Amino acid sequence: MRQAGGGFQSADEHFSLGCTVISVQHSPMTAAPSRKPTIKQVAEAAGVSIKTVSRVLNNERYISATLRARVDEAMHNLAFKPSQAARALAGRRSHQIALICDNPSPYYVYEVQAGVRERCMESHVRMIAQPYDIGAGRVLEDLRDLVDQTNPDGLILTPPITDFTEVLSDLRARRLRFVCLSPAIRAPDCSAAFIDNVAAAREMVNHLTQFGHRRIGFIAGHPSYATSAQRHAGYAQGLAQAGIAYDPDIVIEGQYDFRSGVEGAARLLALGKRPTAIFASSDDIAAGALAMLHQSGVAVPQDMSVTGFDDTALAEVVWPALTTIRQPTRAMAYAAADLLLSEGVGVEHRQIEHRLIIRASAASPLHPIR
Amino acid sequence: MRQAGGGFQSADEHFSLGCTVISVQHSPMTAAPSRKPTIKQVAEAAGVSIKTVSRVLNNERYISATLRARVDEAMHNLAFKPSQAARALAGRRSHQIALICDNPSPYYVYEVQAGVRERCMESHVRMIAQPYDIGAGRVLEDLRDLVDQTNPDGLILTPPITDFTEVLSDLRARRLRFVCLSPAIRAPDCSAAFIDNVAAAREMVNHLTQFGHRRIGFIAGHPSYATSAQRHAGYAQGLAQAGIAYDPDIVIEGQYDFRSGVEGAARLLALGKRPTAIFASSDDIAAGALAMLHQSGVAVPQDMSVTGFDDTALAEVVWPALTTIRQPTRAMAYAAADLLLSEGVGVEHRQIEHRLIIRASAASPLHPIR
DNA sequence: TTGTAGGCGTTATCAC
DNA sequence: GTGATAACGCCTACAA
Repeated sequence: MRQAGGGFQSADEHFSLGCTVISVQHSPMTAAPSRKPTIKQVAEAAGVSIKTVSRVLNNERYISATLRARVDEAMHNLAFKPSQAARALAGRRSHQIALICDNPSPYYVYEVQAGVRERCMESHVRMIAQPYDIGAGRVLEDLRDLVDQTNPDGLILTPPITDFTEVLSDLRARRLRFVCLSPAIRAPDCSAAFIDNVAAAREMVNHLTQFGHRRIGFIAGHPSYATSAQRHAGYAQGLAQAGIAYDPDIVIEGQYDFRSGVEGAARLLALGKRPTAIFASSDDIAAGALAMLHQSGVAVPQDMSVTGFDDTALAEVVWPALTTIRQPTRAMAYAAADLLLSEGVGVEHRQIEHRLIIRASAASPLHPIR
Repeated sequence: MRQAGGGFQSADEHFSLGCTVISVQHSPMTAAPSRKPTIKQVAEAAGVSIKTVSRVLNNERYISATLRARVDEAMHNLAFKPSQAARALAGRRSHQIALICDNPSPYYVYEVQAGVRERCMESHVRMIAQPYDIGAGRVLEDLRDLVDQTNPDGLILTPPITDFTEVLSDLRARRLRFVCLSPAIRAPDCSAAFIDNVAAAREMVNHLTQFGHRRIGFIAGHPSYATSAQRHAGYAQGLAQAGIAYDPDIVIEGQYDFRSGVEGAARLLALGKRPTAIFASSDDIAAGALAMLHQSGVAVPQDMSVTGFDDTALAEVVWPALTTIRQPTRAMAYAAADLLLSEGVGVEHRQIEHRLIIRASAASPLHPIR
């Protein structure tokens, strides 16, 4: 067993007051196999063949109601649970899907996981969540291992993996179903759930300019995320529509995390000619920017307005002062899962209506300029 | 396919400006089986028996170095990946462990998942993350399904599931290995990783009283979490040691989330006789409290000090003004995973040294009172 | 509508 | 040290 807490002990700038331990107890298991009921036993209990039980398990047609009832009862009585391993080995399906997730925002990951898992539960499919640190590299390798070893029935990809062409073509070569969440490009042969980020960002800037803002700072997400570039483009379009020149000095490259907001806002505040509003390209960033403004004694929104995308309902909950575009990640996760799980083949380019809303709480609306 | 975005369209207090759609494309898969290499093929390629390949795969003893090398090479050439399903079905192990996680803080969930996953990768074990909404009920049922269907080699539990006695005894009855992260009670027959929360909280209060604080507000976590009660107890002890009376008016019951911090701080501010410091029982709470203070124009730490537990390194990153107890969830996750994955049997009550640190950044130390 | 035989890819058991 | 052979629990294909 290795030392825990590596990297946590160097605290140069801190002073240590307390000292205690993580203590772990270990109770060895006295091995003893526990037998679980099998299909065979269910079949015997119900007085039918194994295949018949398999039929009701898989909800196949051509079974008399009486037999089905008998089998159901037997399954219930024995508390029978089919073995995933055996089903996966023998059958064509594994009843598992994989969720491949890399994102600097825990809130985002959480929302996606929760949404996908919910749908999976309903479909009696198991979700294998695979949180990634893209930084560690070898995504392709890991993904191949995952696929080869667990044989998922399908995958859901989130940015930026949605845009790794080698990954996509690899998946396609293996004839695997997969759905992309907010991909950069809409490949015609790739299922996806997404919104028009460019338009959304443009609308937000329009909203700001209508309130008189003409100097609007922008804090972008990480360049490897397509949505960041899209929101950036929308920002530029919005400015253009209002006849405002694009000023690179007030456009800051961030990373879709809280810290980016803090640092971005600090840089904007340090400028000689401060913007009157900050448009953050995610709610984490917006939250960070707000924190920095507060710390610097800048009143929001009187001195400076902050707006952003509310990807994870974070802003909605905790930052009432924030005017946001509600881009519900949860709903996107539902859509992606439904798409993957739906058996309807040939559902080409279905559209799910969804209102993208710019909101400002009545308690603290945008502050008009001048 | 169902409507996405349910619940996102009612926005009474908001005004809608933009409107767009989530659009989904669907590309049906032209089914085609892809054959992956099996042990048999590896055996033929290496000119050995199937069993021999299995031996090197499982790292068994009693193999000549030459054969092992031959097999390794063959496996590499064929890019062989063993089938999880087959291994699980035939063998005694499934090479999977389950992480059962319910927590209101996405940051916490993320830390635990990342930590456990890291260790699992190293041990070539797959982590099945099972995020839970405790609210949904039927935990026991779900857990049983999970165990019966996936046959994990072990489980890691996080609060509050660590304290559901029915779950624990069920797991024990099934002869399953499991490790508890921060359990309420140290059952002697249960592996666990934890710290002394009472002592830590006491230290923090001592720290505050040494700076002259005598009226210290406390915002607790959700009552179903044992750590909350422990930190609460430590708070009380710390007061007692300084000869300060415990005042229930400034102790607020929260839920271990950001919102609790916001609301808790608001209530403390509304008091006629405000506390000079707030001790939050988690970093999410502390962050929320800080946000509220900032919004209310209260200067931190000049007007009011805020301290808390830094469970997730959230405070460390984003709230430099915060004095915290560093209780690294990541390290605890490592410890739990190591414990579960270690094959050493009979490692009774091993202790991992770990310094629990109270820190205050030099930039903004606690503000002395008077 | 129901049942029978065979096999999925690996590990366990027991000989050699 | 190494190799045959029988499981593991379920699904597919085909026959009845």
